Amino acid sequence: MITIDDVAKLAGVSKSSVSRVLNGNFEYMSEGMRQKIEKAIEQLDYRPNAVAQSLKKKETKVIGLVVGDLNSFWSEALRGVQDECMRNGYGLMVSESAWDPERDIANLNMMKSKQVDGLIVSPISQTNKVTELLNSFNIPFVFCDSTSGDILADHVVTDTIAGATEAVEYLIGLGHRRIAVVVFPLETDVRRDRLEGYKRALMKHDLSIDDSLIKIFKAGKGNAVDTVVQLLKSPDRPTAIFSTNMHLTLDVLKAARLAGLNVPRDVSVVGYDDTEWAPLLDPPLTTVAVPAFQMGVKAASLLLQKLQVKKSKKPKTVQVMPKLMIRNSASPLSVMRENPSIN
Amino acid sequence: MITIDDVAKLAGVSKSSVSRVLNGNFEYMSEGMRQKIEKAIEQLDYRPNAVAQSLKKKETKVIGLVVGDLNSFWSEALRGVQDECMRNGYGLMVSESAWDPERDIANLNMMKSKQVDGLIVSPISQTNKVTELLNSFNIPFVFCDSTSGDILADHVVTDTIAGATEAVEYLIGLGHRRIAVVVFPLETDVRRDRLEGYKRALMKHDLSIDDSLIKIFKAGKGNAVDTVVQLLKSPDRPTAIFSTNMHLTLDVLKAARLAGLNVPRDVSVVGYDDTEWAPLLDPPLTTVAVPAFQMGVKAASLLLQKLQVKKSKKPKTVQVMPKLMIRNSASPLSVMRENPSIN
DNA sequence: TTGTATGCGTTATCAC
DNA sequence: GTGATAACGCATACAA
Repeated sequence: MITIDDVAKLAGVSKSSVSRVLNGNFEYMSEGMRQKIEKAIEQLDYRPNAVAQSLKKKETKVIGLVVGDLNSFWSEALRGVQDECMRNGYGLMVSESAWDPERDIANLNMMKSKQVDGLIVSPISQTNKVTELLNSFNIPFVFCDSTSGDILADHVVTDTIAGATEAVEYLIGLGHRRIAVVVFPLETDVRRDRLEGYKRALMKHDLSIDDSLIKIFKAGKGNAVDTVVQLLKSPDRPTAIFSTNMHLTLDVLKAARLAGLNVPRDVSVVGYDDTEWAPLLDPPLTTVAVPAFQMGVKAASLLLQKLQVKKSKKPKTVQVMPKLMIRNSASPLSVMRENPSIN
Repeated sequence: MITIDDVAKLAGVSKSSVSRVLNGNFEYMSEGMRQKIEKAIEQLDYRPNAVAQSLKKKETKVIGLVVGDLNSFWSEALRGVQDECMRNGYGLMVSESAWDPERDIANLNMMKSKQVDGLIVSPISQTNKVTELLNSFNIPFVFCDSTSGDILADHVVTDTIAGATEAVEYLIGLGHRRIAVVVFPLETDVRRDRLEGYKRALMKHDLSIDDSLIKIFKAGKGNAVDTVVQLLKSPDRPTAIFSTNMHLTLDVLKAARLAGLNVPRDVSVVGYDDTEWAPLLDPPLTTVAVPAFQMGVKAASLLLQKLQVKKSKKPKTVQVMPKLMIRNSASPLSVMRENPSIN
């Protein structure tokens, strides 16, 4: 390994001077010295040892990302985080806890030990044990996507209710009045919020909430298909369906086909969660996209901003809006055929 | 920040003793001392400063991952890498170069500067500039998925040709004789290999290669659809299609629908590249899955193994086999209807 | 069995 | 302007 001393020796100067050019302290330095040193650095292909720098400067220029699951959301958000980090000269350490709360804690501790300058966290346990630990670390952090316990911390989230509301209002705007919703069991905030958004949209437009149009499915293969087929074959069938999850949406599309209904001509469909395949499906799916990349960027930039001004003010919440991706799986009600062919 | 000195002071011992328990050197140590120290560590909630440890030990217990693009392959492979790292007490730094060769080099340099113990690299430029740089670093590295230049280095790749061959042989095994292949322009090894596998499978079974069944499409929206529809409407249409790319596969499925053909009853389809949606599509797609997670694990374990035995032997190639995921988008030829209804 | 002293590669505070 | 020199927090060779 080649060190700052080697450079100093080759250039015939002291290492303090070398350190100065390394850190861009050219204020009181002769041109000659600067050039000599830069040449030596070049010649030796010298790269400063960031570990030693970190030890001395008490900052690593690395931030940590601790997520419960590198799922499709995070694999995209990660790119945003990484992008923002690189743009600002920060490295990025990532760790996944695979839904194991123990590992979540362990990963957090590991990050602290590695002396990361800041942390982006998407905790899996909803207890505020994580928040406490994070606070004890005494390093800046932000939650992203998911939060933990009583969140008095900075966080970046989407407005799920608003997203769902917008989706359903879009359908209402197309003239639909009987709109069904399919959703997984209401075990998480996200699911509850998506249903809540559906209800709010209806209420906002003085439409009654018909429980027979709210279908809750357990996760599992295909059990949604049959139910949706039945729903679509009933005399007072919905003219549109808001599907709160991509898996369910695929079932809904399949059910429509089985019921002999064309999407969007006979029945409109709007889904939640965008994927790279949504636009490629047949029909291209209108969905509510969670801007994962953007959220990653926001989380990172919020964190880096905190690193600049060490004095933390009051918690800041960045609300990112989901975006309705209008493709053509939903169409105006008037286009609908009066008597759709039902097999 | 609380240091080893604080612990030593609280326990009333020297810091070397503390260091010993930190590193598990209990060989010559009294029970009492050990317990005293462990209590002090506990009390102070002391966490060793990994940066200082790294500087001293000349190892960071961190490996770096440098990829050109955190695409769907890598977002899955990343999990494998991360998993293996965590299991072995290593941290993971990731960086993406967004297909910019400059950034690729920059990221590599950054990793070197951060003193990572090893590197997993998926370079974007096919020149051996990357390899040279990597070698100059003098730290262990392995290529994964993609390689660079004259690869005399360890690498983990899939046997693309074998995967494609297996897919087509599967179709042949089902009785198909007229098998079409759709592929993007042959600009990359991967694409060429997938086509090559197709050809080899045919040759292996003494089937002639019919150029009219080899369709090369430029990337772009839907231009594949029309061509495939025509292909499927021709009198001597293929009874099966091997689609070498997921995007193309979606087009193929759509084309089949437009041609009034049922998959798999009227025409069989096998795709390349598995996604989490493939099994959910209608019909569930038979594909050749690249075991991304597994490749990540292999790459990491190969690297970590090299970190153990610093003496590197001759380059090692880990060939991971793609796996044919048999679902039901392909069916035996005998089941096919004699006169499929063609619109 | 435990403590002392040195140095890892760098930055920063002082002299000069 | 430039160069000694002392830290940063820790591990380890050596002394005790």
